[in-house]
Amino acid sequence: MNKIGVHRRATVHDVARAAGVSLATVDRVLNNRPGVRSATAEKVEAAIAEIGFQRDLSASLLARARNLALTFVIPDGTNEFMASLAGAVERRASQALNDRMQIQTLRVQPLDAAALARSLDGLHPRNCDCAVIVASEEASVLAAVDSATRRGVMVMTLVSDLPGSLRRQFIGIDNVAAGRTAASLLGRFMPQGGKLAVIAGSLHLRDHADRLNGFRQALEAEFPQLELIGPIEGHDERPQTEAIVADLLRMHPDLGGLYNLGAGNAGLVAALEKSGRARRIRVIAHELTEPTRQGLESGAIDVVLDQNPDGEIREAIAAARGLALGANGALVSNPIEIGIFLRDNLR
Amino acid sequence: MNKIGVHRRATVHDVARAAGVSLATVDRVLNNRPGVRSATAEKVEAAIAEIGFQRDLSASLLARARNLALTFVIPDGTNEFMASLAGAVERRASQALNDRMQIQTLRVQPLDAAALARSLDGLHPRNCDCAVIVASEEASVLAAVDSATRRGVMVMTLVSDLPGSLRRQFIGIDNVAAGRTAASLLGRFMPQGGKLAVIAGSLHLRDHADRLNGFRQALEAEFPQLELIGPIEGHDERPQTEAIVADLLRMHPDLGGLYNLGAGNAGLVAALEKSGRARRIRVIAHELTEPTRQGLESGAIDVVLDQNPDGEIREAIAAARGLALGANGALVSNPIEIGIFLRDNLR
DNA sequence: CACGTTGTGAGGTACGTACCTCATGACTTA
DNA sequence: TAAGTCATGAGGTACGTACCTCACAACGTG
Repeated sequence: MNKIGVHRRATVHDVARAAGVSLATVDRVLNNRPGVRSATAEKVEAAIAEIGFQRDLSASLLARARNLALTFVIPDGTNEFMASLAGAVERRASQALNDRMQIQTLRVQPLDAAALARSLDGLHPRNCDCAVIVASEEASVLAAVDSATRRGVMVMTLVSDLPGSLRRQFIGIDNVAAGRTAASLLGRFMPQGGKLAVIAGSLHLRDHADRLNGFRQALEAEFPQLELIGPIEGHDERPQTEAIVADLLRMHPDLGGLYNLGAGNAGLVAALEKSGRARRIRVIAHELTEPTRQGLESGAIDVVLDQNPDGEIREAIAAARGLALGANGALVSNPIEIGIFLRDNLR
Repeated sequence: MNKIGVHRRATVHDVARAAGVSLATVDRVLNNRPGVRSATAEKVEAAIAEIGFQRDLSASLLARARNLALTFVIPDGTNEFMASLAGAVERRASQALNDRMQIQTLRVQPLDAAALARSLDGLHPRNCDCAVIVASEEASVLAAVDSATRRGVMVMTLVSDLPGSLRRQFIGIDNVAAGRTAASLLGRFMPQGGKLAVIAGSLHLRDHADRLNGFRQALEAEFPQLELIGPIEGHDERPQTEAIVADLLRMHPDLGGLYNLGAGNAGLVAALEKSGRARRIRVIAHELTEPTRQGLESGAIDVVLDQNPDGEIREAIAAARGLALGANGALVSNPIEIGIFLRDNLR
């Protein structure tokens, strides 16, 4: 029987004593208020590092009579996955309040970089400590992220990343790996070779671009016998996706596989069923939502790759707490797993 | 752009005002100290319910100058899954300290009900608010759980449940569903029928018993052509499991499938490889650990059903916080998902 | 040398809850 | 009716941090 114990946490008083300064000075350093010589500040920093002081977030929030304010910015519209993300936020919001976290959701026009940038511009550090956005990779969004960061609103990206920006953290699956997995499965599904079409929502979305890259890489490396058609952009909408799939089926009577790495899956399933060729074409889609679930059950879709929205929201909230604790990055967060669903293991 | 906001939380002062009593009385009710007439207590309870007061856990712990003390009791020994559970606890422990949660781990002799009961008996409310145990279904454990609960140590079960006890919560997968999934897969793997053997660790473990029930149900309902051998208990040990599998292979030259619903998978793989019949028998095992991972990669194991240990520990800690908030049960906790791993989607 | 500026210390109050003491009034019981 | 018990109120201190005011000393500048 082996016991692993712990000890008392260091407080600001301990820091003051260790640094040989007063409590007020420690406070000034911690909350970067003016009036401290840089030599003194360094002494304090050293003491903090030495005794391993970490600010008590709850006491800090209590003293400020203030909650941590988190704003989720999530695309609006018909995209079912985004709706389930928003639902997951909603579900977590009340219990997060118990930990002094106040959560707000903004819904914005999907695939509208200007609208997303405007939402970010509207956030001020008084009302919002941290914004969590589903990013699209455009200059205006990048500028808005960096501007928000500079005025004191931390930004995290969710589902789709924005590398090169000042975003503090990305929460989501490894989309390159997801694309590779799709290729690996479709390749095995089509051992005799054939034509394979890819549909994306928008290649301005980093997650879609990453999936496409992973898909292409794995296909070229492992299944050179497959002929790739596309990618074609369906803008994550049902009607456009349906039209694209219908066109594909008409133009390629010998189409053997289909990978929709974006949304609009209701259209995908509808076009397949109308063509009468459902179940004769191997199909992989993303996100376990109502349309993909029905597709799995009817057999129109073979495999669904899923990122767990509840898990993502949970990690996003945990990461925001972690970020609030220290400006010093170095955040460990469990990566979100890629769920693989067939008809037989629907949850 | 749609906004979902929140409001100020109610405090003890609000409760006092609403109930028309003093702060002291509210405090007596909240912390069930003596000296309150039941009529008055009811007035306070009513006020709490009406204004939706919820005690501020952080402030409460701060005032007590005390952390929430959590004790995990996890089987020791060679079981790799239990080791990874303990590892997950270890990883969470430091970051949990930021939320005033102090986590301790006890390792006990596996499959030793008396040792588990003794560990529980050694926990006192001063040192431990909540114990999280991997239960085995025996009278002495049940008695120890109920006794701990009665003296003020909440108990939660992890991985393997103990229904009928005063345990406050179970954290784990739906093991009946896991067993059904195994049967559904094996049945599809053996369309021509044949012999199918089942190995368990111990049927005193509720999770093992549940898996067996689910497995049998699904098999009888969907695949009556399969002949079931066992279950045979391998006590989750490598040597015993290896011997059992070797015996099974010798006695049944026509064995078509194998389901190990317990641990000891290193023995399972070793026996299969030695027999030269690996890859000709469809095999399903539990928990993604080093031996099962190797089994998947070599092809000796076809499918691994997995419960995510990190996810389970995270949920256990979250549930403990939730329980500490209110004696009034009604706890929502996300169910742990059953992960399905083949060689192609190893993480 | 009087003056302002700057760095630092001392100490207080507040946040929401826990826990303590003391006072007071109502009611019981002999 | 005096003594005792019980229910309740009033008010304080503490937890760790934030944020405020005031005091004071060191320093330069004119």
